[in-house]
Amino acid sequence: MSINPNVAVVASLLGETSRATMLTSLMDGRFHTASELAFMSAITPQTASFHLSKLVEGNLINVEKHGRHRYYQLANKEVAHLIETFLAISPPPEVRSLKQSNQVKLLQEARTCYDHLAGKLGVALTDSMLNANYLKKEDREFIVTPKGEQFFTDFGIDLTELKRKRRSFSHSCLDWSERHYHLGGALGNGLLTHFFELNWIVHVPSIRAVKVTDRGREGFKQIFNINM
Amino acid sequence: MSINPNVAVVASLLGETSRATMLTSLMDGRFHTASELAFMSAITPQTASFHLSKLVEGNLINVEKHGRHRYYQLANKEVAHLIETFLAISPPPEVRSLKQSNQVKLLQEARTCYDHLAGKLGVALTDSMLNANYLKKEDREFIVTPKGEQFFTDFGIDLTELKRKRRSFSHSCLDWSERHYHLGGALGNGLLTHFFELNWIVHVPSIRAVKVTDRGREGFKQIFNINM
DNA sequence: TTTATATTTCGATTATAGTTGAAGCATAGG
DNA sequence: CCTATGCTTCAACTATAATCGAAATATAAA
Repeated sequence: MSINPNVAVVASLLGETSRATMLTSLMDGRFHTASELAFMSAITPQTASFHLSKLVEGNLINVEKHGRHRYYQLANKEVAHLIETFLAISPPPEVRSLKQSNQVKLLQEARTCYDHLAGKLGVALTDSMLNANYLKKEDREFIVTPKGEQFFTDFGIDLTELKRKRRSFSHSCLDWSERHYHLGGALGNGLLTHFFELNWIVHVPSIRAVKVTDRGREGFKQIFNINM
Repeated sequence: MSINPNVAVVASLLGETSRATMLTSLMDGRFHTASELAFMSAITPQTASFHLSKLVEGNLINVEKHGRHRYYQLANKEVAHLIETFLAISPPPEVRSLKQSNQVKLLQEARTCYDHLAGKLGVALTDSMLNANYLKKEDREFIVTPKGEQFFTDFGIDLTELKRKRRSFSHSCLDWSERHYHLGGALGNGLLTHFFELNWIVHVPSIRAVKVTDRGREGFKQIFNINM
């Protein structure tokens, strides 16, 4: 009887306020964690988890597991196009609160993520190394190019030593404040350790944040072309 | 909290199997009656009426009331585009039954609709008069052109007489088998009467169907360029 | 006028989906 | 090791929406 019940399957995923809010939140193309999406749609983490698994099952979003976080993003351009079409046909959206825009401005400058650099600095560093062709991104790993091997050796990092360790060598890690990949793993840890050795960065007491020293400011500028 | 609840409002209308089936059925761009749409989605007329009023309220479809029928169609191209986008992203449809395609073939050739011609003949006649510039469609009415006034007079129809009647002169009427407008009102009735007078058509006993005579076959060909 | 048909409205039932508290698992960080 | 956190699973509750029988309304046909 029913000619095309499949349309309803996909549409019903969008036809629920919490899920629709999650999906429109993901329209910025960036990654968001489960708890963030829960907060955005004003539901408990349990409910969010329930909805998110449905969206994943329906191939509308993807998950990436990084540590104890789950990062979600729209599955593909088709989904984004679908939501765009909806926004075009829907009544105009409500006015957003000023508080919300202020919250967005809360960004961490530089901090450690587990045992490597994160925040603006961590992402800028990774981007810099990608631009300079020291690294190449492949799936969820960063590959060290021949040019990169030369660079890291010159910079004072023993790659053969790092590769011998049992942990992952150079996996990509998602940054919760910047929403971009940055370098993790043994190589990321090697860099972080070396920055401390060079006194480019110092710990900020009691929290995970790090502070760039004057010497670091100069070094990041010269070696990595990063202006702090 | 909720950034765009409106998306969910529209999507939830599509996110129900019966409604989705109705909307995809309307994707042919033609008109369908409430009971047809009920049959297509395998629900009772009561339930269909419930869903259809929701779709109308949500501005996804339009209604036109003709007699005791309600004819529904998609509201605009945006809605059609939305459903198309859904079809593109949805899993492939199921295999359809042969019975269904046979049902589609049940079409009425010629019959009276109230007191004017309907069916394939009625629509062909109207199209012919539109092509010949005897009529011009405007909203839900047909306007008789100067060329048309001449034609009808020559054909033996007294327009001034018809215009004097209290009923609508030349409204458009939706054809349930052809799904196109055809000529109704006093003018449509005048033509029907004249066809009977000319012995172009005769009644088929007990049902509303009419039969085209040999003389009629010749007349429709010569005057209206219609091949039966 | 009466009968038949198309559609809607009302009322009640049923099914299902969203929701949350409680508990459990995995990981980070000390 | 322990504690905190992010997230999921389980179980139960609740609200809501789809459904249909019965009755009402409107129009066509006889």
